[in-house]
Amino acid sequence: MPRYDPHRIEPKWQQVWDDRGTFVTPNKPPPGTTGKLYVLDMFPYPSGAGLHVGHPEGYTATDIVCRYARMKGKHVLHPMGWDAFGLPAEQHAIKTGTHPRVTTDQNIETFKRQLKMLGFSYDWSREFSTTDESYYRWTQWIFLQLYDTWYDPEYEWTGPDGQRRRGKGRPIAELPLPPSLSQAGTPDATTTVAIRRYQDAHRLAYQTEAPVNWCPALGTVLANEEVLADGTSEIGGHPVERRPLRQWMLRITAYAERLLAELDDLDWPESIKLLQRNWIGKSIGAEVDFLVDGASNPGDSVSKPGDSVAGTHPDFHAWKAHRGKSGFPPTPEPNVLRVYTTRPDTLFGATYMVVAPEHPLVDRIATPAQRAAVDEYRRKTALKSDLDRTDLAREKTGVFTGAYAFNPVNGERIPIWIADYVLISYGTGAIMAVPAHDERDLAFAQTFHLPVIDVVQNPAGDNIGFTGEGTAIHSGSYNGLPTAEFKRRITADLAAAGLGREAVNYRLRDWLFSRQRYWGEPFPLWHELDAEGNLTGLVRTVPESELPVTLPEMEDFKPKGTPEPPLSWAPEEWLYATAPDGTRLKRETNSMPQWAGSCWYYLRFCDPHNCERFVDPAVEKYWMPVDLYIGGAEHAVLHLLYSRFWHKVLFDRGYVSTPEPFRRLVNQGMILGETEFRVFKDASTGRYLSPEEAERTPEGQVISERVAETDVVKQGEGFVLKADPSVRVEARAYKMSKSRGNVINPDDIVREYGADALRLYEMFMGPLEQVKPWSMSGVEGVYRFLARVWRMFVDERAETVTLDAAVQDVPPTVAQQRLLHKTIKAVTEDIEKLSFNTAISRMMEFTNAFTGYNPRPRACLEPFVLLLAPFAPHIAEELWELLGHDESLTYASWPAWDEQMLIETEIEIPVQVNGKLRGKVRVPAEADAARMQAIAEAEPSIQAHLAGKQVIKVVAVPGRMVNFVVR
RNA sequence: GGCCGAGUGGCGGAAUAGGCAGACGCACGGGACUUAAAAUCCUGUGGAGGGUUACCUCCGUGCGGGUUCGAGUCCCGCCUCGGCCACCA
Repeated sequence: MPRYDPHRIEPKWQQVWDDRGTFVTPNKPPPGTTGKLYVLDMFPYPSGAGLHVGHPEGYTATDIVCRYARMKGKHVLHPMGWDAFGLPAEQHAIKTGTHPRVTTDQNIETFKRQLKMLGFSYDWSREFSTTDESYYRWTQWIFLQLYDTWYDPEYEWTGPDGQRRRGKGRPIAELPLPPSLSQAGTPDATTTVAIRRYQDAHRLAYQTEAPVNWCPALGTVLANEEVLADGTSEIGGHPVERRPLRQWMLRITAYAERLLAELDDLDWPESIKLLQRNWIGKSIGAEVDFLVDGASNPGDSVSKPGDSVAGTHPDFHAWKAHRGKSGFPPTPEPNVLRVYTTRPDTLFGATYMVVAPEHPLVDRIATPAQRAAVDEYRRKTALKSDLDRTDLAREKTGVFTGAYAFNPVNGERIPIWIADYVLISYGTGAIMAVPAHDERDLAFAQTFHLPVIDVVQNPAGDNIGFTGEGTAIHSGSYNGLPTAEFKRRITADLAAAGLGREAVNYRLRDWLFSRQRYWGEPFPLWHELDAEGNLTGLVRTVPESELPVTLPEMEDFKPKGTPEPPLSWAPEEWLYATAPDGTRLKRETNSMPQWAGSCWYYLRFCDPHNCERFVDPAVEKYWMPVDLYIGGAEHAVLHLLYSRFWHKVLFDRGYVSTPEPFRRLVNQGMILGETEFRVFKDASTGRYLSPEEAERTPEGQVISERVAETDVVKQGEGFVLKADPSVRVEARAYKMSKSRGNVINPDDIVREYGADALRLYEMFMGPLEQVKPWSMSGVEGVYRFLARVWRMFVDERAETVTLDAAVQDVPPTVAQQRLLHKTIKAVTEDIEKLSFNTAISRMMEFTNAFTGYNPRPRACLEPFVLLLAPFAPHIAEELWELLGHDESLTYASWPAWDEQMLIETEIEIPVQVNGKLRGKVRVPAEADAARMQAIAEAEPSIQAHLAGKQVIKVVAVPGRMVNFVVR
């Protein structure tokens, strides 16, 4: 009895594809192909848990596109690999004592087996892991390129894509030196060091001693992107504190403008572009300088608080006059406080100033009377973790420094405070506070009873607390100007007076690129040591010929609770060396973050076995950019921003041919667990609770019980028990999680229904990009469909697998032809739109119709098998073979549809009276408006509705509908 | 709090470009086959009301308005849910 048996068919074809190398892709386009298509999945981190059902969602989508494209004659690159460095493997290793390399290899094996089981058409000959020495050798090499590059924002050039650009990453050797360093002849030793330090300060990869996000539980520092808003780590949710440490940073901020501007032309979801735009956070405003009163001589202000000095103070006048001549300096004088504002139009409303507690000016300006309070506040802030800072429920805190500054527009003398709501890392680390038109300033002013002056007229409502645009008031000669105009005018006026200038700021910070981990790429760097064995701050790169710097074999890589990286207790011979010039060297013992490997893997897939280069230029030019990239939205600002940054540096340095790596991006939606129906009871009384009551009742007091879907019935907005309609039932789908016990394992699905059914179901669930709950009976539904397809071809009563007698070489009927061509057209267009759920429903309709025919013309069934192939490749290959083909259908031609076949001679159209459907009539397809109206009027049921009424208008859209407007 | 997205049967979801709301699948009901079950096949299924049978009427795409001959689709104002970011001056 040859029933549909995926467990016989699927391994058979997977073996065939493997043996014949069906999906091995040469870098040269084979004859007959029409252009390349690079389709990429976000390669997985091979965790110990194995594949979950979220992986095959995106992977099936790309696989369908690839299989379709091959049949359309495209030369398709579809690779897979492993993003295998990272914390989980290392933590597992620490727990179990197994080397991370061992667990990583095991996990990769599991993942690979699972992916192969699903029949994806990857070119496995291109497989690699980011942990392979032959791969991370080039990750290190790219780091060296970053290290060798500085960003010249003024440089104008034409890229390999022919576009004129401004701003370029250039070799550090081309960095112009300041006059003091660019002396003629061979520089002396001191100058050489000075030059090196000058260059180091401009490189895209640089060291800094800065407060970083230190996570004691994970034993590492984290990038800003890896710390959640509540101050805990993205991985594990551990507390994170601020701590100064020497770290490697990547100057991604240099590329902020290009990362922002070049988003525009990408075929990415607008939501993801917006996320990146917000993350980069460009704002345009002005820098404005405020002279500090008496700052040159703290505690001895030339004027006293409360003095009426507006516009008359001698120091202020002298300074202003000086600025009028000398202009706005790149860095302000020591007694000047520079602020950044996006609302220079509110300058007249500035009633106080706030500097970040870490601001260097604080020491100069704090008065003796306020000194103790200021120091105490600074000490407390420094100790505060981000968690504490945000957990304070936004209660504003701060301390008066005792100092005052003059508002440059009106000479008004205003107090300077310190407060932690001003961040040292943004803008100038200081603000002018305009409480009337800024929420945060208002909250602060109210807490500390500072004056509030409104300077913007709200066109609709109160001025105080109004942060929108309006008309200027209380602003001297600027009164009456609309906000936008005011901004332009005052920015220009300040610039002319040497008191301010237009300024752009970005929320984006430089990327903290070092981690205190064992299981990551070592930096290809040596530190120079001085005679005492201390770091000098100068580094040397490992020569390209000596790459890779491999991880040393170590037994113990457990963090010691200090920021000392595990590599710092690596074997001596790994750790130390002496340079040919006699300098003692110590390795950089930090390692790279997990993002490093995923920043460029798509380039390596083009040319994975190249030992000479990270990618061959001609091969890169052929395959890049990635035409379609599918993965989860969780990488919207991390991986996708970092890769774009690296790619642009490589582009600037001439190593890649495109400015952007990923032309089209699609995010798959998360798959939730099955919808759960629950009733709640009070633990002590046993009384039923409504879902809302259960929500309010404390944890241990509620018993929740799952009930079957069939025991539940809809009532009003919600659900109730069938047996007892007074009991309300909660219906909800949750994220899959081990603790909830609702995880679906792909292995189980394949074991029961086969890979084709799993693939088909995941595509049939709904739109790719949407969040959707799993449904076990939905899987059975598509399995039944596949079995129906099977029986459309195969005689199940025969002894062996043979074609059903109904499958015959007979000419199809007109109706059969039409359905076939409609199906071809719909499926083709749906694949192009990635609308796989509707493509599948079209194939179901075809099957429903054709199983009812006898005979079933082979001329219709053969193309159908090809349509099905991208979705359910195993059963399609099996049926293709059964139909007498020796070759795999992988490279068979995709069926074409004939528009002539779709034309109907007669169509049914709706007839409306006053917009309400009152009947349907059949009309010739080519009937014009008048003819359609005539046929509709002749229809008895329509006549009944028109009887006794006056027709005042008739709308007839040919091929669509007729509507009578009557009175 | 800000931004983005989404609300359509019991459920997942369809519906070019404003033109027959609910394709396809699930679940459920009825029937056939069977000793029986499974499997399969046929068939019904948005709600309410009416009718003698193949039928008719009204209501219906989160809520309230608007534009239009005609609105799930466009506009205005709300509500709810989901996601992301949250002191960025």
